[in-house]
Amino acid sequence: MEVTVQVSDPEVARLCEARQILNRVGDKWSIAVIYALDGATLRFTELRREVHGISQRMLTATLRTLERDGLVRRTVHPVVPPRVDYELTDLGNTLRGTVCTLMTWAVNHADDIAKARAEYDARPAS
Amino acid sequence: MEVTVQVSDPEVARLCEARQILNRVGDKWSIAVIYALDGATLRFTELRREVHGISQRMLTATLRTLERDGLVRRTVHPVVPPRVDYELTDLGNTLRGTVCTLMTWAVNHADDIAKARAEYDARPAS
DNA sequence: CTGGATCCTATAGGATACTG
DNA sequence: CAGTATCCTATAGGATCCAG
Repeated sequence: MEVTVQVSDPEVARLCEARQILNRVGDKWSIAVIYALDGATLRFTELRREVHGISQRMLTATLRTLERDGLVRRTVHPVVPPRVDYELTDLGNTLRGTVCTLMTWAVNHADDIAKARAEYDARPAS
Repeated sequence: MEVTVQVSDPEVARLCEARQILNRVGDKWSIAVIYALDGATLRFTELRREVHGISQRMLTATLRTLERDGLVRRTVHPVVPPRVDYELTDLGNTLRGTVCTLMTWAVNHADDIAKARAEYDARPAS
């Protein structure tokens, strides 16, 4: 979408801009791809194996966007068959820690969330 | 959607589950709402003012999901006019730090990303 | 192997109007 | 005030086929 919102308060504008960025980075696959590239250089197919369930189309799209945003570096080796490597850029690396923290948080609290959902769903419809 | 994927490898299964959770938490508005509730108890309308651009419908939906996931506590005061307070639960608080880090990261690197995009778009179409 | 191009569907999410 | 209900559109994203 990439909608630009005009707001008078510059602080608010910054937060809105930040939200847009996070919406991008936090889309369905980006986090998983960044997580997979944590400290590793991977080829397209390797990434596809690593990020289970991603379609070819979305892996391509996600990588393109991450590359455009300067988070991932794409290196094409002029060989046959083609070989393309993906790795995090310096900017991408500034996200590594947080993304890993996020993943760990999700893994560690999956049960809590599942439990909370079960309780919520079991509550009598007010 | 809430698709359950069957995978043999339990480690992979955990990561897939984590991804689903992050997809939820990382949806268009959740991060912003959690960020707004960072250390604060807010009413519906206050939240709406705080999270600029969110529609009433999406604020309600986001809050419901966060409540169901056990991240946000909703307290209804039986008064007229109605008063409903929202705050982070203990579980929600375990996300505060990371969410704030994320927001800060986005604010701090918005320029880098904008620059990267401009460069990418200026590149000759390979 | 690494994609691009197409097609198609489900869904997210905005706008608006109504209610206890 | 704090929602719910309805309607509608854009878009995300999967499946599939093709290509250098």
